[in-house]
Amino acid sequence: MRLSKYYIPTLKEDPADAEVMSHKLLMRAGMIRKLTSGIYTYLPTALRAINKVANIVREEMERAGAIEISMPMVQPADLWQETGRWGYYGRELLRMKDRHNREYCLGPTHEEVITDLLRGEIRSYKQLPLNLYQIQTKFRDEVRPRFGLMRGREFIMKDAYSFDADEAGAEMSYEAMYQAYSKAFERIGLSFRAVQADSGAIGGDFSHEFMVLAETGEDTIAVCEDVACGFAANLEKAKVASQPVDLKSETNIPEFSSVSTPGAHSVEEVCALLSAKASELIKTLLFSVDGEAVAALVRGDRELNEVKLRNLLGGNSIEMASPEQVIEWTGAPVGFAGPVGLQVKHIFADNELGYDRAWITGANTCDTHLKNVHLGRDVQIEQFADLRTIAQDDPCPQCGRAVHFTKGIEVGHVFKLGTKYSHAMNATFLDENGKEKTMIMGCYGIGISRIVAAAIEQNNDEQGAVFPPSIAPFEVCLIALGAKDEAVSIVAEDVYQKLLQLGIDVLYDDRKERPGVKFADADLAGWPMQLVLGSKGLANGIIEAKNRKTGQRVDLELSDFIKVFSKWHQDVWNVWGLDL
RNA sequence: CGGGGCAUGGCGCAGUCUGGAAGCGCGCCUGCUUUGGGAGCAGGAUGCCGGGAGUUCAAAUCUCUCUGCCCCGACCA
Repeated sequence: MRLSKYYIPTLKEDPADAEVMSHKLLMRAGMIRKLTSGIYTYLPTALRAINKVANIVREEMERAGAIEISMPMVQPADLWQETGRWGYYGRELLRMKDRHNREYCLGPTHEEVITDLLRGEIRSYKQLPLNLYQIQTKFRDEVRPRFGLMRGREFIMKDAYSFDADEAGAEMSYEAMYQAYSKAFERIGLSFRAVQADSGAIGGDFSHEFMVLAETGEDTIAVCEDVACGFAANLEKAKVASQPVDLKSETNIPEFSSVSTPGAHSVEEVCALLSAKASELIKTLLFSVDGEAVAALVRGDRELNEVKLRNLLGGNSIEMASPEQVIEWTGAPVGFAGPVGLQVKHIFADNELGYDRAWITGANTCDTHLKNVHLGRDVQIEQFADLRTIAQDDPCPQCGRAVHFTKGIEVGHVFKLGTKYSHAMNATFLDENGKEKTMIMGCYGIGISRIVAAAIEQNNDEQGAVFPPSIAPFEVCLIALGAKDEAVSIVAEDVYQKLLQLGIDVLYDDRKERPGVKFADADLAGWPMQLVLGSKGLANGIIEAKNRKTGQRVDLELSDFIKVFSKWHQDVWNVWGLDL
């Protein structure tokens, strides 16, 4: 491609509304433009990167036995009503009506459509297993779109759905997708981790997220320091190593008594006032579950994990109690709730809270706390459970060594659905005994457009983006310098043709621009390889090659260009840990 | 959905408090010079100051209202 005839509208300044690096660079490198909140046009170079990502994913899907289809974006409401998600999915689902006043939505995901398709087609176990996928634009009406392509409302996703006759088959399908995802992200050249993820009400450990490691990631993941152990989990999922609650120990704890704690709403304030450690306090957190009060107790220095609490309650939606509800339920403003004498539907306590200690808790009276509270004697705990969020340096739930935190961007999610949708939509088949059975499903998503943003988020410097060669819009940028030296453009043209013959994606910067402009644009766009031809080099029979990632420059002999270029090409991919 | 902020040539911004000629930088067009890290000089084009209503002799500026966008907290590829 000749840049003089191409379209890459670069910007010198950061756009005012871009916050994260990938958004700024995608805008500045002339890859995307915003139409409206969370909705972007992919300009030529973004589209090329997206297509490269899609092709790698497509190859790995096909290799794993998945088959590509394309389903409609517009989906009828009645399918969603059948699974109950028309109501459950909420405002994120963009709804609309046609001229006959029939209701539709724009597809945020396709479980309903695919299940509807196959329940009409699959009659026999002989037709299973089946794994169908598509790569398509999805629409989710996010409450707050942000960060450019990282969290758009419209985005490109690969979604696959597997259908199996039995559990063993479903697990194999899941495993095949897990492997295919790992392979795809490796081939793209991303530094990533597969982590255990929350699987909500369905339960089990059959859900993994694929996280691109980047400081600006929105998710936090807990990773075991022992690489051999390999434990990695989303923070909301990570189990805390179970510590048996000592339910027997009855130490000589005196009767509990009130202490005045005027104005001390927070753990820190109470600690300061009573000269206590946060770990000697119990935080009593109140939640509203279908309008009823539920209390969850965690140690003062810990964070409650709402996902764990929700799962304990069977996956119902829970809401933090409003200040008004706290007053209604405890008789005191926020900051003074405690379990003693508390009248609520459930009182749950984190495993870490034992019977062997005297605790400080709120007194359900304004400006008052209790000390010497004994959980067995003074409070009826309905259930002890793993309720808190794992902390930095906690023991790994798998091996006991320490866990560390890192940030990640979720780019893929594999999920074993079981019969959630097939049961609701009656997708059945006859097994070898002629018995009717429900298909077992899995679903597997990859954020194609998000990967492009994540790749930039993970690879950039002061000059701009640094694309992995696997997905760079162009692998090589050929820069011809010396407008007054005609020999340069003749040789540059020859090099350009040779690169095309090698099948390289090459962008030839043949613009009548000053060198500085060309260098700056090339660095900004992040082409993995730059070839610079000027009068000086030409006089010495060489073309200068720059590896964008390492900044390393080498001279390539023009007399043997194809050979020396091919070797350097290989080297650049090797630096990324990629195979050509 | 709650809290905060912004809206002025293509982009980034000043001007708004205190009403009185619509400005700056970058980009764009023309010409000359320049050409190994975002050039210099000269000339030029480009604005419903987000929309509507109001106050006033007079509104980018004050009031009301609508819309759009961004940022901070609960969901997801």
